[in-house]
Amino acid sequence: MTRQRDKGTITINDIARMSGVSKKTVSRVINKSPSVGAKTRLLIENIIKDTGFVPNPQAQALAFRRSFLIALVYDNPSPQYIANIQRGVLKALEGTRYQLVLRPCDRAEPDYHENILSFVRQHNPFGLIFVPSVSEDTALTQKLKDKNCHFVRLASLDLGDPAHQIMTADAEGAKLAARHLAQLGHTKIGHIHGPELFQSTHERRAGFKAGLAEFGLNLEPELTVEGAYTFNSGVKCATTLLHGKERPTAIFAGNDEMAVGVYLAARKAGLQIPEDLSVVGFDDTPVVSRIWPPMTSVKFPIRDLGFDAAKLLINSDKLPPNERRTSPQIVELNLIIRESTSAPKSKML
Amino acid sequence: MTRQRDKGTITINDIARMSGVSKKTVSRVINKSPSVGAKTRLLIENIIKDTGFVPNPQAQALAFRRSFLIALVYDNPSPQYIANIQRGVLKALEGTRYQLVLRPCDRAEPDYHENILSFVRQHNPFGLIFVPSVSEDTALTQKLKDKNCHFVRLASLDLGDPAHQIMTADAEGAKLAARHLAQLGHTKIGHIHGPELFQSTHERRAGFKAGLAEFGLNLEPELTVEGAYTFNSGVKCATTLLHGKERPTAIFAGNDEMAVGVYLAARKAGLQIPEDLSVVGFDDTPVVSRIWPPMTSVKFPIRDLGFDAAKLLINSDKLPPNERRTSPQIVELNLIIRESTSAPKSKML
DNA sequence: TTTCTTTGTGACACCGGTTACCTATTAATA
DNA sequence: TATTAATAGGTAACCGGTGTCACAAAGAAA
Repeated sequence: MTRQRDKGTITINDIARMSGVSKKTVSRVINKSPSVGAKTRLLIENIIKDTGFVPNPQAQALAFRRSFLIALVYDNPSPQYIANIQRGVLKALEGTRYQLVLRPCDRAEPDYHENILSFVRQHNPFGLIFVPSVSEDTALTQKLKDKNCHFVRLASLDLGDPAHQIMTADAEGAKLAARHLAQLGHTKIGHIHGPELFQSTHERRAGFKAGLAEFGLNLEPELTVEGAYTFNSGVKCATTLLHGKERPTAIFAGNDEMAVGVYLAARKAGLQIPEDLSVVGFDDTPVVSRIWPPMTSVKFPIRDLGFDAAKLLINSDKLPPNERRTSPQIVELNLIIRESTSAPKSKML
Repeated sequence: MTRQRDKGTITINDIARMSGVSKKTVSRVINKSPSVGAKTRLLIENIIKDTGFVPNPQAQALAFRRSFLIALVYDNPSPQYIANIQRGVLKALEGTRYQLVLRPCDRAEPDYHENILSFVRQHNPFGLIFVPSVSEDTALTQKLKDKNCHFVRLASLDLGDPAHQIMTADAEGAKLAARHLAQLGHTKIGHIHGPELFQSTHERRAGFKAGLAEFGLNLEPELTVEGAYTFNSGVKCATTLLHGKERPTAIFAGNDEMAVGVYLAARKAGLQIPEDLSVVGFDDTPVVSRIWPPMTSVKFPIRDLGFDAAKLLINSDKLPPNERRTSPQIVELNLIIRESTSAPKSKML
């Protein structure tokens, strides 16, 4: 590594010299500390503005023991999900000094806690954003709390930690899907859910079950299979369902990735969507309108969640602990009905 | 910002004390400088290993004037593309101390150069990876060279800067697509290319044209339209082509996103793929097998490119400038034939 | 043996900010 | 008016590493 001197860079000392004060006073102005005279503050502020001076983040990171990095920690297998959340976060970080760094992880690895903790120890990020399912690992976030580290979790149920959490009403969203299918007249309804590791799996399944129950329908165990939130698992699970002895007339998939897999399986089985099989996805990612027929899906505002999470993080320093949110922010979901759902053939006389 | 003392952290001073040398000597060992006695070096290395000491990146960043950040700079509108490249880069960075930060940008903004340069000035990233089309902005990279900043460009043609470049043979890839369609017997072939701003647009179009020429075919101007590398633009352009007076029997799209748009447009026009219309995409992103029929596409190893780019960057310090690559690394593309292409109806007697 | 290199190591300043602590005003209270 | 408290600002050490340079010890050449 070769050192490179950049004469053009302007430092806090330059500002101090130009305004005739000590660098400490400049530092006070930068950090909006009190005990700086009004005229002095104004003078310095103007000089800072004129020169375009920006404090060196590395130096601040060293002194503050906290860098300007915000890490997105994820183990979510859906690239669509990750891409969207990134966009939201980036939007919120625009114009700030914070940078988004990516931290994929794998809960199956034995030392994954240690990986994340050592990242935190070494890089002292300003904060972390946890996406399901890592976000649901309370053992992990507890370790972070001990380190007094900022973080926000995206979760599908209340983890009892409102100041650090954005909650999505997954169960309610799934309930909407159930009602929609029941109202269309379906009675044999299949469900492909995600891995048990994900809380969203339980929430969505429970909500779906509750929605069916409102219409006196059951979520039959033999029509319920576990996928991996991936396309391939969707194909596989749907194939299983479609070749079982009681073929469902509708399938609700735990996310869009798997729902797209259902499309493929239906095709291979010679079934038409929605005539022979209605399909409902979850997330409402862009793919829903790129396949045919456009898919009915529960809209999950992933991008907005990323935005909110980042904003929450950035502001977490501004409010003293006792003024922070004590009730969780809940994001409502809604169903977008497209052309992948219709009444079952038996009712289409 | 509240300071937080972390007693658990071990510093270079601790190592120095434990090994009975000055911290400068420890620093030498860390940085593999010569002129450290063999036994001293071994002693210190062992102590470092035993304690699990890792030098503080913020402090090093300050002293080195270079952080451990690698920025991915992109303006590419395809989320699939970005997601894949990220995965490759992250893979290469795994186990290193480098972190991936995201830097989306917009070439249409007047101060986008300044945005990137000010990011570089402030955060002193170790290096940058440029993805098309930003990668083709030679005015921008020239400014970076003046700052002695590491970077790698992904490009579809030789930008005359082999040490900083990974080149893809886009023209050759497009030629394969042309030959395939020509061999199937198509003569009226449409092309939806990307924005003129992207060099890949020109390369792919030129390669496609050359491939057709081998079979005595022309790329007719009225069957050539400009898209934006996005799904929606694909739908729009394909609709135009399919409703023109000379309807093509095959369409080659500049990327998969647009090719998927062609699928939708064909559907709306009541055309079957591949019977009424053959479609070839470019990139071979996962979406090609999620739609029906599975799409023929030119395989563009995006993920590998990301991996290679990151590796190249990481190693750029290890080789002295005069030993660096002088001929560009060229990545070959190949055509993956699936079910979206067949002979035109007229030849299917 | 003396002198010139080479090699190994430490002292100290520095990177660009910040905190802890101290001093000099000025305003408020007695 | 004397005393106290609050306010404005400065000094020095520090955050955790690195560059520069001086210097002693060891090996090579004279």
